[in-house]
Amino acid sequence: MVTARRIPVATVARLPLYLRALDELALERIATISSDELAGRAGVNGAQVRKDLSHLGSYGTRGVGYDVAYLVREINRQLGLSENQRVAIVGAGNLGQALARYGGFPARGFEVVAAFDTDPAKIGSRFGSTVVQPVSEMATVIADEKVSVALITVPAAAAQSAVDAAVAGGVRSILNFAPTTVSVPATVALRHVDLGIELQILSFYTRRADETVAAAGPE
Amino acid sequence: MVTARRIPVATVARLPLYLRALDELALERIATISSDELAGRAGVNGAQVRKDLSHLGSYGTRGVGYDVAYLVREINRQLGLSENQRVAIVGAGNLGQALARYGGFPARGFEVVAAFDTDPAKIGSRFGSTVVQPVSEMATVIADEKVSVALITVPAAAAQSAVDAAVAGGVRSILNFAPTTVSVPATVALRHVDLGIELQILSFYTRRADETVAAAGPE
DNA sequence: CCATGTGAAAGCGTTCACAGCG
DNA sequence: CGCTGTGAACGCTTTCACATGG
Repeated sequence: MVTARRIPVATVARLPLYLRALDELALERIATISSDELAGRAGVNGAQVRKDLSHLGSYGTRGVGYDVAYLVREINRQLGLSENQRVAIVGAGNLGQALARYGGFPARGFEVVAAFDTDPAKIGSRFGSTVVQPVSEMATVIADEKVSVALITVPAAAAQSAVDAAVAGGVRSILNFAPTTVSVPATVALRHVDLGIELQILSFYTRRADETVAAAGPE
Repeated sequence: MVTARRIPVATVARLPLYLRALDELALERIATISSDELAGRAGVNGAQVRKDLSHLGSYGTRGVGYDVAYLVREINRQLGLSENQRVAIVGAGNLGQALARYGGFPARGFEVVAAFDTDPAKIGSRFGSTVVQPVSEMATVIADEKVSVALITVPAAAAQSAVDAAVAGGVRSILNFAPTTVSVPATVALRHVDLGIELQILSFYTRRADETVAAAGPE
């Protein structure tokens, strides 16, 4: 076993994928799974599954495979999903509303407990199980409500100040949907989701497929 | 200059980031930019910008920097964004509706021309500038409308069949929002966006920051 | 003199292949 | 015997450092 602490970033990014596959296996009442089968369900290579899991410890049984329930527990523990996390949505536009109604959050232990917007017309309106509050109150409410995750769904121009307010309130991690680069202190985890960027990347590969076919190219 | 064709995947994933920064520069009437400044705005390292751009050709001027307008054109060309792309949204739920109303698509040359759902209550209802059609018609409509991109926003259980129908209609690329792994032929480009997974990855780093005060972030 | 463009070095991540254990 | 766990090989990415050219 590798020294356990220090899990590579690439491995961390795949653990939720394994978790998803393992949850399905549990529903199918499958108690044990080999690395190759789990790999098939997660869409990766078998050796990769074994190496990734070896970073968590030696949880498999040679000649048999991995215990599904045990692995689910261990991955959940490593990802810090054992206790619920409190989420705030900043920006009550289309995307913010869709996220608030999204059913996948509670299932995974993420609870939306606050929402914010600058638009006076939106403030006070119902928003999932909470109510939209003014952005000016954000830092206070986030601190009071012990929010640990902020989802930023404001326009690009407002993103950095929204992030700053969330950080001031004591948020530990931020998922930024605004199409702009924002910065946070090193103590706060940050990730981006940008639909436009995903589509542009896809566009490149679509185009290359055209050329390859047309040219009957190399590779 | 490197022989131009064969741009590394990691570079392709950053080109849209540069494009975003360059568009802002153009709005600010800035005509020329150095690799270090562009890097600052895109949140990456200067050497990386230079190496990435060198894959497209020698578009900079030593001692001066890069011409903003020229670079915008070249990156757009490489990403295949020169002409508009026709998009279909499969699944008219919360997320599908939010995507249909999302303002960022037209600005980037992505036009939503069709939407599909299985729910009879939704079929026929307005959906952005189009109308929801039955999933059973999908392959035909996608072919007729010359749709090249499909956004999959159906529940996990329906994702693979939705993808198969989109592929049958002749779609060139797919952006999958359903929380499950799907497969496509090698000729179709595929990417995943999964909110739950993003939150779980963030959760890991949040937790690690708690344990060790100093934390190297993700991304 | 300044900033690009690029070899070379260093760092990561993936895949192979097999020893070793249940 | 089957499947894990892991060194070692390989390939990709990032970063460095500097020659090169406007």
